[in-house]
Order: sequence, then structure tokens, then C-alpha cells
Amino acid sequence: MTEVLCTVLRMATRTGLSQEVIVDRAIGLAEREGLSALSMRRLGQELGVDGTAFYRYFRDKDDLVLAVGDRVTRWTLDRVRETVAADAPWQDVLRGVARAAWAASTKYPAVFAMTFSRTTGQEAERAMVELLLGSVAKAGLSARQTVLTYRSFADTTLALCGMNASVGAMDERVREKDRTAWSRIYAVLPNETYPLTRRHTDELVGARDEEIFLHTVEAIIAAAEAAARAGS
Amino acid sequence: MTEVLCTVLRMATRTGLSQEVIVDRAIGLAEREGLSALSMRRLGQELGVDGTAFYRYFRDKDDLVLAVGDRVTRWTLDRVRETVAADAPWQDVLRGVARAAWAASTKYPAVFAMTFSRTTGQEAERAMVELLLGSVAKAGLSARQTVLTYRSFADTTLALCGMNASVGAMDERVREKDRTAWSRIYAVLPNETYPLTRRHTDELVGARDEEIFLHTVEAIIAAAEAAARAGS
DNA sequence: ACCTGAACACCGTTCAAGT
DNA sequence: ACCTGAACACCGTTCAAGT
Repeated sequence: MTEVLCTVLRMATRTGLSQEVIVDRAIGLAEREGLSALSMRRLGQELGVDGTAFYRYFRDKDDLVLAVGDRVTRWTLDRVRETVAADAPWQDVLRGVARAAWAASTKYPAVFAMTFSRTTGQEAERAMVELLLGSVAKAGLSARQTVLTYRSFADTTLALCGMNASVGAMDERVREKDRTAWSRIYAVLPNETYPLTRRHTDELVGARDEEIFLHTVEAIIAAAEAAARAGS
Repeated sequence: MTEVLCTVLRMATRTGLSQEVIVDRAIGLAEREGLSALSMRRLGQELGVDGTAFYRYFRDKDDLVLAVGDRVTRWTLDRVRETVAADAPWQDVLRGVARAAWAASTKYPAVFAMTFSRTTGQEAERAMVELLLGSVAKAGLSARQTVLTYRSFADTTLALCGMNASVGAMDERVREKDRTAWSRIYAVLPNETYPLTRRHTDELVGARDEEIFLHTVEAIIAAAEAAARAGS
């Protein structure tokens, strides 16, 4: 009630500033101009106010980063709801979350890279935990095995999508340097010193990151299925 | 030959500066005082020279970051050589690399966090690729499946150890905020809205990150073994 | 009640000047 | 041949002053 009133009052101020509006613009700025463009002064410009006005809505930059991260987790959840049926098998829920998280890390690389290693307990994160635990619980494992599988899936998804995002968020020069490393360096190593690398050159250069990620998710699902069979 | 001469000449200069020495001190500084302490001015202080002297030995800060990262990969390789027999089964080589990488990300969190998402083709990285490809090749998979397994293992190891390092490299205040999120927020959620989370509270609070990582590595190894069985 | 703008203590990097 | 130090264009954050 008080919260609603506050929001209304804020919308009525001269600048129209609010946490909502700041998060929106921060995401837009970071994804459009790169991670390093997300500074208080640039964000102020973006919002048409002085850079320090920000401190009336967030404690510090880290506070903003967490809010921005939860917005992207919300986006991921919405996408799962669009693409996975409510009564789908638990394996398909995990696959759907994996695909949605990969999409998020590709669409919002700067934000994803900034937040993937944080556990914040914010709203969308809590909903994601509940969704995943509810799905994995259907596999019929012990509580300990259920949590192990959930965390293995969640950590691997966050970490691999986070790595994808980190690459996407690097500035063009560095990204090119890294992206071409396989064809530029590994493909021309001397065969005497690096025989195995040379024998697999074509496959190394051709490997797609998302395929590798989804292969790993399948391995985690298969391990849980095997544990369930062994347990029953 | 010219390289050796250059190094000798460098050691003879007044300040004793060299790439070697700078990398050493940079690692020491970053791990002792935190990621944000690794600035050119602080590094200059550490070395007893002006901060800008650095630019005679590295093109820019990114160049230093890559050198520092390769030093930690070298440390990881040395540890694998100490703990895994040369004729060990391929599965045990992967397990040894996983344990060594986790140790590296715990011992050098700042450096690991800075570099885990980079593919640079530097010396130690090349040796690591050759070691892992040679090991996975023993499983008897097709070239495509071999590379898929190698990349799944390598990416997952880098990403999960990288996430561990990112947490370890955060400053104390932020790390505490994140580390306690499970017990501080998730353990006290309302049972009506988050029943699955509450049912697994003890297991969620008690889960150990390294155990989750090693469980994931076992899932990847098991998937490769299953593919080998299916193929032969 | 909310925003501004000066100020503080920092960044990475360049380049003319020194030894 | 190598290093210094001023300079440039930036950071996040605080706080007294304004409207």
C-alpha cells in the first residue's frame, strides 16, 4: 500500500525517476554500448538527470546490478512459461530452462556476465529455484540427490551461460582475438609437439558452444535418471 | 637466442624489470589485496617504479592479464603431473585436471576470475588442450564425439571453477551477502509459496560447491563411457 | 522532497622530457 | 635504452547547497 503510494508520488516528480525506469535504462545502456558504458555519469545522461540523482533510488552500484540481474532472470522464467507445457516431464522443464538461459545470455550478455555468479535471493531467482526443485523432485531421488542434481544443473547452466555472456560482453577487439584463437593458433601448431590437437583441428574449429552446453545438460539429466533407477 | 640475450640485458637494468617479475608481482598484488587493487599505479608501487614503466613490457593491461592467466594454467598442469600417474586411465586424468583446476580457482581466485572465459592459445593452455584431447581420445569415440566430450569437460571445468573463483574474488562485504543467501533468505521463505524450497532447506544450505562440481564431471565421464559402449 | 554540482580519491593510457 | 611525470578523459561516491 505504502509502496504503491510511493511509486505514484515518484511518477509525479519532475524527472519521473523510479527504480523501474532506472533498471530499464541501465539494461538498455549496458547492452547497447557495452559493460564499461554503465557508469553513473552515463546513466545520468541517459535519464536526463545528474549522475548522482541515482543515489536516491539505489544504495550503490551493486544494488542496481542485482536489480538488473533479477530482471533478466524474470525474462528467462517468462520464456520458459512460453515454451514448456505446465505438465511437461521434468527432463523437458530442465531442457527448457537451459535453452531459455542460453537465450538470455545471448540477448543480454552484459547483464548476464555481471550477475551470473551472484546468489541474491531476489524475487525471480526464488521462483526459478522453486520451479527447478519441483521439477527435479519428480525424478524420485532422495532429498540429498535431488538437491545435488538441482545444484549441478543450476550451477552448470549459470556458469556455462555466464561464460557465453562474458565472451559476448567483451569489446569487439578482445572478442575477435578470442573467437579466432582456434583457427588462428591451434590450427597451425606443429604436428610433432601437438599431434592430438592437429588430428582434431576441424572438429575443434567447428564445435558450437550451445551444442556443447546442451550436451552437458543431457549428461546431468542422464546421471539423475541412472541414480533414480539404481535407487528404486 | 635473442630472447635469452634480451632477458639478460633486462636483468642488468637499474630496476630489474622483466615480464617474469611483473607477472609475479601482479599475481601477488591481486590475490593479496583483491582484484580492484591490480591497477597500473599500485603495480608500479609494488615494483618500486612509476606506474607507466609497465608499458615497456606489455602492450596494455589485457596483455598482462593473459600472461598472468597462463601462469595459473601452468600451475594447474604442474599439479596434475604431481597427482596423476602418466599411465592412469583417461577418466582419472580428467578427474585430476578437475581437482587441480578447482584448487587453482581457490588458491588464485582473482586471477582465475579474470581469465577463465578467455581462449588465448598461450603455452600452458596449448599443453592443457593436448593433454586432455590425448586422454579423451583413449575412450575410443569418433573424432566428433571426442571433441564434444573434451569441450564439454573443459568448458564445464573452466566455467564452474570460474564461478567459484568469482565468488572468492569478490570483496568481503559482497561475498558475505551472497554466501549467506541460502540460510538468510531461502531458509525462511513462506511454506505456502515455496514448498519445495522449504522441504529441501537443510540440503540446500549444506550443499558443498566442490562436491557439486565433481558430480557434474562424473556425469560427463559417464556420458562419454555410455557413448563409447553404444558405438562399439 | 528531490536534484545539482563541486569535490575526493581513484582509473588506463599517451607522450614529451629527462637521465 | 629505459624511466618519469604531467596530462587527458574517465571512474564511484559524498555532501553541502540549491529549488
